Amino acid sequence: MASKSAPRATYAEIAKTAGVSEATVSRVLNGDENVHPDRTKAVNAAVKKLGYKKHRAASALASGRTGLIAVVIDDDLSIFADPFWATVTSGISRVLMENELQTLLMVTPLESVDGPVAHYLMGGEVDGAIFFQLHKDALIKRLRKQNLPIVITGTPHSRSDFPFVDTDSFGGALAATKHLFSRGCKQVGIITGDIDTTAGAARLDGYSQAYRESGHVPSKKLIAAGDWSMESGRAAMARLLEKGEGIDGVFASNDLMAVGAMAAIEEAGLRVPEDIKVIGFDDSVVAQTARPALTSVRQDIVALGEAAAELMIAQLRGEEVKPRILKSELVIRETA
Amino acid sequence: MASKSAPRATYAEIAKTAGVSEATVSRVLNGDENVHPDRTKAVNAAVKKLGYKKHRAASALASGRTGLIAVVIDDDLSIFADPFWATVTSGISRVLMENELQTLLMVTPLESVDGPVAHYLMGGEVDGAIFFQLHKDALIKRLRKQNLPIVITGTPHSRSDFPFVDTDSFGGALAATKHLFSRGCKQVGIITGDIDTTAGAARLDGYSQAYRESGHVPSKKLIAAGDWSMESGRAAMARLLEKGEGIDGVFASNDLMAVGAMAAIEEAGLRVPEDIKVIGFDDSVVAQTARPALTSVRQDIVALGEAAAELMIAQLRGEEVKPRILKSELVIRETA
DNA sequence: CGATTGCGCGAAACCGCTTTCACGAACGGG
DNA sequence: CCCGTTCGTGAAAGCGGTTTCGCGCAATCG
Repeated sequence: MASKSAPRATYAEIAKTAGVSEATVSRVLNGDENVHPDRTKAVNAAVKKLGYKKHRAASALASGRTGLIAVVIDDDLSIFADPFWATVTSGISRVLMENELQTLLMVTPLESVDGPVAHYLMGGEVDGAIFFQLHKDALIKRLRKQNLPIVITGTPHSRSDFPFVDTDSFGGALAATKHLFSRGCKQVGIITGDIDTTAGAARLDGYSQAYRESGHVPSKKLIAAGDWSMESGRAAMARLLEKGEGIDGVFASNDLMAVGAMAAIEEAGLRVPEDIKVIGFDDSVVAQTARPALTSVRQDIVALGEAAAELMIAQLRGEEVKPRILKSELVIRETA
Repeated sequence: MASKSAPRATYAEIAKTAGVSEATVSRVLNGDENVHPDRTKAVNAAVKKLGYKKHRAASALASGRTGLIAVVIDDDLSIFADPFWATVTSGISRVLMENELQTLLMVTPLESVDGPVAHYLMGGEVDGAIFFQLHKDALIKRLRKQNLPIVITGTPHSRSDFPFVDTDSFGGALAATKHLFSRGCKQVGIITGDIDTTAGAARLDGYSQAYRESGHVPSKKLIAAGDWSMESGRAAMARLLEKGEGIDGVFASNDLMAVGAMAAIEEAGLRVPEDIKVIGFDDSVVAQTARPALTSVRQDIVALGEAAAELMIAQLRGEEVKPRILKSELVIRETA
């Protein structure tokens, strides 16, 4: 079963060909400053000559550092099917690799604080963990207490100071709504996402803020709740139309609901964007494939992942870290 | 930096509380048959009592088995943004975890046989590797030679006998095309994917086969090449319409191109499905959000990932493995 | 009934790297 | 010029499992 390839080089050989002790080899390879330049050079030369690569397991055993960062997706398989998370993950992976770290992917229901995943994370099998889509933070708190470096992608609920990265939902919603006003809309509605999520709440806040700034008077009748799904968007839009407020613009809190809304508008015999303008959020494939093409708030998803990885690395270095909020940007297409 | 939690139990403690030697503990924990049942029971009891969890690094160092399987995505970040791959990955991850294996995600350009990733894989850092989206197989061959267990998701080009898993593209295309005939279409066109990929070729073959079986006469003018992108689908459809063969049905080799084709049809002043029926392939979100909703060939993507993981596990057990082809299924919606 | 075989088990070496410890040399201060 | 520091270095003790080796005992054979 074990591969019978060329036997890998070890410290012993490097030490011999460089004429130093193994201890010195270790120092050089771990960036210890207090080594004479000459020896450092000798070791580096030997390393190159022998094509040496450090043996992770051995290193991990001796040092307690595994070089692995877990990316934990708290859910059943369906969530990861959302291209959003996959894209974030790719950003994370890239940055980690550049820093000699590997990405350990765990797609699993997190269950309780005592689940297998929890034990795995607490068992020192990884150097840190990046969480997605976080509902309950009992586990996180526990891990934090164990000094396991943590980063959360998306804004956590509790006021606790977990390091997190997120897109500026508020600013994106604000810009989208303002754009609708600037296009001449008088009655702009919103289809919210799940309000229990911080993203859902922030997008609603941004919308409200735009109303305040514009001098228009918002009406409760212009707010309809969705749950991020296309179907909920369609239903919400139907309700908005029924209320007969003369709605002429709508900001949907994500693209899927926006597409649902467009379907409802068409079904009501109205046209997008002539009768009602629509803006979504995420700028996903769906926004690009929709007809007419959907104007949407774009987040730099890869950058989000990269930021998460960077926050992790900073923690591993022992630096203090602050949450990072990434700017979003309106991508104007045909629907508004 | 190191977490200051409860010190983990070791073989030494288990051996002591169970009244056996460490060697025996190891045997029990690794399923060695030749241990007296009484001792086995004693060890298992001690393990449970102490809440013991094996230390991966130590185990890896001693045994040479890391318990890690690499999932390698040979591309820049964009490919992984395709929900398809993410979904496959989640299936892989689940099955691996059930078998005490972890998923190491590597999103990276594979470059040459001498790139960093190659070295990593050949360096014994993982017990096996699962590849996606494989263009050049020089690296794979090399790894295979090193006895590294490999599984490929998608059909490899070369006739070499890599273990692989794939969806039945041929059968799916066949079913889709036949369905169009059964709906009364007389002139069915195809928009192919990149013909250099095995999937692209197989889908074209399935289409051709349907023509043969149906007794209809296929015309070269009914075949247009795309490259999997929405835009290429739109352009291909426009070309098909220009040729004026009276086309009344089209099978697009993936959903994105199907959506592009629908746009082209509309732009030409025709309607889907009344004038031209359309079928896609993948049954992605796009198929569900399209209006009218797209009829498409569905693959069980999670199952594909699971199959890949199972093939890997079989190899680790030293079993012989055969390629696995998963059935596809036509999901009928509004466009055909 | 002595010699052979086989089975279950423990002692100990080992996997490859990290880190502590102590030692000698170079250095600065008194 | 002597002594206490500082600095660079090597020897060696782990880190926590795995695996080889050989021993003692019981079953089997001639």
